[in-house]
Amino acid sequence: MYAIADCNNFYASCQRMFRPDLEQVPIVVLSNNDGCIIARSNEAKALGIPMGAPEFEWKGFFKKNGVQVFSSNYPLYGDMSARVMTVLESFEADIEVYSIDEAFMYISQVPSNKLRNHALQMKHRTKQWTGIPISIGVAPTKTLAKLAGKAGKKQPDLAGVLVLNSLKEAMPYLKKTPIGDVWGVGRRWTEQLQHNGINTAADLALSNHSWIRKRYSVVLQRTAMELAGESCITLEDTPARKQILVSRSFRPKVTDCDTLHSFLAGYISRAAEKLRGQNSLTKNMTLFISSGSHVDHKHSNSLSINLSQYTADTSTLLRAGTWGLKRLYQPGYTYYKAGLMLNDLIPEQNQQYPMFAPAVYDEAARQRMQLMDSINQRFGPATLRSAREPERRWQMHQMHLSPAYTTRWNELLRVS
DNA sequence: TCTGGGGTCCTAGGACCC
DNA sequence: TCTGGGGTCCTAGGACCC
Repeated sequence: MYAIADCNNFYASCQRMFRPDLEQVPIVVLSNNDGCIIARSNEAKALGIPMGAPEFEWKGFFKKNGVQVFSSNYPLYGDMSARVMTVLESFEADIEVYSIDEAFMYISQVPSNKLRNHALQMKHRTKQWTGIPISIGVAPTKTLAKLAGKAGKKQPDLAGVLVLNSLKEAMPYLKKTPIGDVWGVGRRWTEQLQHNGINTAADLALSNHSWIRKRYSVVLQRTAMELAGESCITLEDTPARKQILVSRSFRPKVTDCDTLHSFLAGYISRAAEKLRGQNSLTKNMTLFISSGSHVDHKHSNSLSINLSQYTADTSTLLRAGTWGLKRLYQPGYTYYKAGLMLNDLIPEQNQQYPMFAPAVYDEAARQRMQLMDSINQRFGPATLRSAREPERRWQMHQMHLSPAYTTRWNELLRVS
């Protein structure tokens, strides 16, 4: 059986965890630069605040209704997430950390009549040890488990835990679930499926699966089969990323090349750290810069740079970035966003050294990077950095930032 | 009059997820 | 004035190979 554990309103719960006075108070968390709403507590949802809405449109509403607003605080969320995962791991199931606030588990040792108890225990322990409330769905497939998790949240008497042992048990819930709420069915397919008379999860489960494949794709066919109880999507051990992306939009916008260059240098350094963090090397970097606003995209330009050898060396990547930006940058535009992607990643141990040229990423470079990473890990990001990089990698517009209670000594919770 | 058959790799774009 | 930042998988089509 598969289980999914899902933290309730995760970002909002993390904030509330250290502010018990906010129990019962509506909370929203904003995206980077305080742009839009990316998380809401139940109370905020009840007030009708939508996901993704721009902050400036709701400012007045927040004030009027006593909504507590927070800027996103990723050091805090990342650390709380790690704690939750550690608790779940203590139950010794195979686990796949699916996102910052969700984990799939494969449970084989627990008899079906004890599953509910088992899940309740997980929920209880997680709450007690971390302070984060979670919901759990259990079912024979991942897609059904997701559906169970969602359904369990909605029905108060279930206490956030729903076990669906068989398709028969699942059927009433499938009938109640609109097709668009199914894991793997997005906006596009929802429209098309409804057009074809498939309105609920049950409709998709009972549809002709080979027709689904022909008309849509093998991906949706798998979803249909999973809903019908046939497991097609297995637990994955978190493999190394195949692509690393770092991008930010800036406020205020940027026009001069120097500023853009220094921002980009910060992003490249961060990407290189991520690369080394998963012990990979890259051979291709794609840079992009965008100007204009959300309403009129005037100009967005990207450039893919092939490096001569695989590397994880920050300075090599920075040099390529400088070269690339010179080609991308056009004066006279106002840029609002920039970023880069590292592609063509291989595991470090697969590195092949060139026969005739000196190796770019050699032992000395590796040691340099290791030293830099360990210093920055200990003393904070960008303590040791290239001269091109700004002191702070991204100056974000954060009007409502809370302390990083669990990861910075000087921001620990004070009890007086 | 008639012009093969089988494959790989790469890229762009579309769908999805959190 | 102001709208986030990551990721994955699949498919189709073109270039190229023998």
